[in-house]
Amino acid sequence: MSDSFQRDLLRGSLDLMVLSVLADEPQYGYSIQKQIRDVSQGRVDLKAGTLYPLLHRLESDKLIRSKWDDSTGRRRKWYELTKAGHNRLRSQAREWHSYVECIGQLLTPILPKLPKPA
Amino acid sequence: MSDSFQRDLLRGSLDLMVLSVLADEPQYGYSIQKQIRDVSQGRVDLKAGTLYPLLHRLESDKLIRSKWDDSTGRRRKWYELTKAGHNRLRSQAREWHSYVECIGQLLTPILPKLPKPA
DNA sequence: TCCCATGTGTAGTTCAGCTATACATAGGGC
DNA sequence: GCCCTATGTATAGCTGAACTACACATGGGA
Repeated sequence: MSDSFQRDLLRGSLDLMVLSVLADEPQYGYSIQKQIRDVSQGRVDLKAGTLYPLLHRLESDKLIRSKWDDSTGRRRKWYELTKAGHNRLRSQAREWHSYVECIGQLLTPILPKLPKPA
Repeated sequence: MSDSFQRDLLRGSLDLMVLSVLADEPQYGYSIQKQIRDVSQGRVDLKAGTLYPLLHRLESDKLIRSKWDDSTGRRRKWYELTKAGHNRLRSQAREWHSYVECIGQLLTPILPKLPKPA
């Protein structure tokens, strides 16, 4: 997940990925990074310089809210979805599916010519 | 297809869309724009200021080649895929499907909660 | 002691899609 | 004749998000 094609793919869907990871329970930055890496089998490995500014942006947009936890040696900033964040997640998920279908329409004639992926 | 979410989605997949439109036969800029608009039911409406620089970039990367047609009153620049362009189309289509599956994994727990789209 | 994983953060670069603008032709309505 | 729209290509400059590179700190294993 390091070439420019996939970097640009991220650009459109990274907000959606992070919001979906936060859908069920609060998480902190590092755990979000790990979960996305695990779910994607290592194909999506967010850099810290990508993730933290993103979280700050989502928070300033009031889609997530944060709370520091200093109870352990490791300071962690926990994030959870706001009401607006849940709404955004739903709408972006719908748009994502709509868009994927769009591209699918264009690729359908190409597909039969594609050799089976390993 | 005008908000910032979809603008960023485009960024990752626009090359793929244009290459796929050119897969079967040569086309010129305006016809590419129309075909993408039609296939997407108007959801993806490329601006001229997006399409033409993109075509120039694809050509400078030698993924497509062009030929002017001045035989009619309307000057048209026809584009067709090069060998490298066909290869790029195949590889990007594979990456696209892989990436879509990735996001799908993350969204799967969300899906049952999504109200049916109209 | 050293190194790595953990944990958060910022400064500056890159680059693609955007807006705005420019130019030109064909054809229909007034 | 004139205007407006669709057609057709093109460039200059703006914006914004993911990137690289760096900074700082703790915990635990070798």
